[in-house]
Amino acid sequence: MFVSARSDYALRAMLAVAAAGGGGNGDRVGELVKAASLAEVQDIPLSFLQGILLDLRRAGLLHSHRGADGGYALTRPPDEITVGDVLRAVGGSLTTVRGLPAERAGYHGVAAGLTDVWLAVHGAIATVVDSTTLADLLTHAPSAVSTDAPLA
Amino acid sequence: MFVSARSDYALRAMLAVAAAGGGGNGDRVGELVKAASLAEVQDIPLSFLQGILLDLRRAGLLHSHRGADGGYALTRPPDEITVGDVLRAVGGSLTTVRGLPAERAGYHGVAAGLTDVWLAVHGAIATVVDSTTLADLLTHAPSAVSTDAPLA
DNA sequence: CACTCTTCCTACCAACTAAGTAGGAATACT
DNA sequence: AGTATTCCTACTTAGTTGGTAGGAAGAGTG
Repeated sequence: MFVSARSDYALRAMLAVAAAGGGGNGDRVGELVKAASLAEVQDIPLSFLQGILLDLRRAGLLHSHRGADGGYALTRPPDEITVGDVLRAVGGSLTTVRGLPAERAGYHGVAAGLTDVWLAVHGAIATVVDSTTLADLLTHAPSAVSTDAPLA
Repeated sequence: MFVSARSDYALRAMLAVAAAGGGGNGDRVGELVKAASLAEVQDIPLSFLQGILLDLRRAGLLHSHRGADGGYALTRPPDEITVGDVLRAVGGSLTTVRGLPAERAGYHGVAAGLTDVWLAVHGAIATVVDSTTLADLLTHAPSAVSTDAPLA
């Protein structure tokens, strides 16, 4: 899996919003957090971060408010936002083969079986990222999934 | 997971070698297969493929022979070569975060928990690709792993 | 209204990587 | 000697990533 700086920053920003703003508990949005403060606390270039926050807002994960006392807040409580939600908001599909979604890689001949491998990988990734919420990460107990599989 | 054209071509080439050459059964290498024939049967640009075959040889997955009647053969039987072996031979680490291996992404503050997520994802990917061999793919029975997980 | 603050949005730049090409040197067989 | 094939390096081209700049639009305050 290739995690781009953009995806990484997006997750860190979302976590920082959740932590600083208290999160949107119930149907209220939490405290508004400014982009500048997110950039500082997580060491992300401000102008780059602004573009990322825009993506997150357009994906419906963040609520924003302009002007003095403006800022960002979560649209849902942290335990209803998964890592997968954030990744897909900024990065598109989780799995790509030669730039295309896994399911239409278009193999022929002896390579036909590869499609199933990519789908299995995709499923494995999705299981992890879709079962981990921002709340899980904030409470430092993200290990609902095992981490003791063989490494490369 | 991002599967580059290079990784994809490498897998298809290995499968074609295994299928055409019969594979290195026991300690013998199989029939030698020419790069040009691999390029044709799997529709891969020849000169690009040559660089990939070189990587595979240097990784110890292929045996090569020059001159007339030269070509490539597997160094091990197809059921002892996994998809993960091939991917790592041409693509380096399976999981990277901002260009670095997952285990040293270097988070601080509220983002600390992310490392565990990446390690879990890495483990999940590794489980799939390391348990699928070339032989599995050739017999069209690669489904030792489930493919019914949610998609993106 | 004037002013300030902050998000919003577009365009742009530099560096890197991926994908593919070209051409020749080394090696092996006939 | 000649031919076929791998081997290896350098190059080109195009796209992406990471990051910057500069303002326009909105929201509050005196």
